[in-house]
Amino acid sequence: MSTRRPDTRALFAIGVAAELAGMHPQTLRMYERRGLVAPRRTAGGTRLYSEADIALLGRIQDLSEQGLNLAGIERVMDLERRLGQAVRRVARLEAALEEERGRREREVDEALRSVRREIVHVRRVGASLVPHVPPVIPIGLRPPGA
Amino acid sequence: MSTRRPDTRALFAIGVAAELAGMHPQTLRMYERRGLVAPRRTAGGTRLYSEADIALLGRIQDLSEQGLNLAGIERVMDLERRLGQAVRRVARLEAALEEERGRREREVDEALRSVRREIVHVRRVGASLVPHVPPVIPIGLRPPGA
DNA sequence: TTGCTCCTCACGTCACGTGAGGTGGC
DNA sequence: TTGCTCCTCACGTCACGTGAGGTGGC
Repeated sequence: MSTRRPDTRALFAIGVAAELAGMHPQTLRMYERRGLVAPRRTAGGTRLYSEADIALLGRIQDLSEQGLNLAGIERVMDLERRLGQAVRRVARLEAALEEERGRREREVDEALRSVRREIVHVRRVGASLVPHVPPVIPIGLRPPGA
Repeated sequence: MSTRRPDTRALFAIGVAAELAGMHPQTLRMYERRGLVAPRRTAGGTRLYSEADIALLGRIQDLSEQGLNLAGIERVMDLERRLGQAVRRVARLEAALEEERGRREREVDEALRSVRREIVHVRRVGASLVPHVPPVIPIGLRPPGA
């Protein structure tokens, strides 16, 4: 993981970042002042933009070109994040529900089958499971809903 | 429903609507031009604002006071609607999952109990349930789906 | 040392809200 | 008829993007 994808660890000074994003360096500084992007800094104070920062700038540019102002962009990005979480959660819950339904059928099935197996065993071995009621042979099984 | 809540059917001309919303009538006309609000019209062309329209104006005002421009307001309201749907869906799925888990326990339980009940019955009655296959003892029964 | 960075100040442009002005429905 | 409505045009304000100017890190 350390040397596998060195590119994703790349950091860019504001001039390079601005060029990559197709924006003016001053615009990037303004976005930081407004809290939209938070690049790292060197000890000397020079901004260092990660690739994630660059991607974020692209998203901001998208929304800006759609006419949103910065307050709207901030709000929209937050809502999109939350919507994404909710949508993923819906997907997980649906899978869990499906899984649970299958599990129910399997377990009911399994419960019946295991009891039957015991009964068969009892028949063969000779009522050993119910020694306290010796004379009666256990017979007759019915599916759950019946 | 027809006369139960007459107030919610009330319609207001732009002057009243503007006063209710605390806005300038021209602002309301602009919002309509931008597609944010769509009041009904009389045959003569006079706008008629419903209470839902007034509520919508209030929401627009909220977001506007938070600094969003109209493009952002439109987008945010759409995202909030979708987020609300997703959140409600999560709630429904969680309830369904809970219900399904309870149902599984109950059904497995019930399956076991019903089998046990029959066994007891057979013990008491004395193998009366399988008289039609005299020499061979029927073994292994499976529920329908298996 | 050179080029890039930092910051602040300032200006141009555009979106938005609101007023004016003339018209027609209720 | 009166007051409110319609519409268009126009202006003031503010957010945003960008340039200039002087400074310091790499």
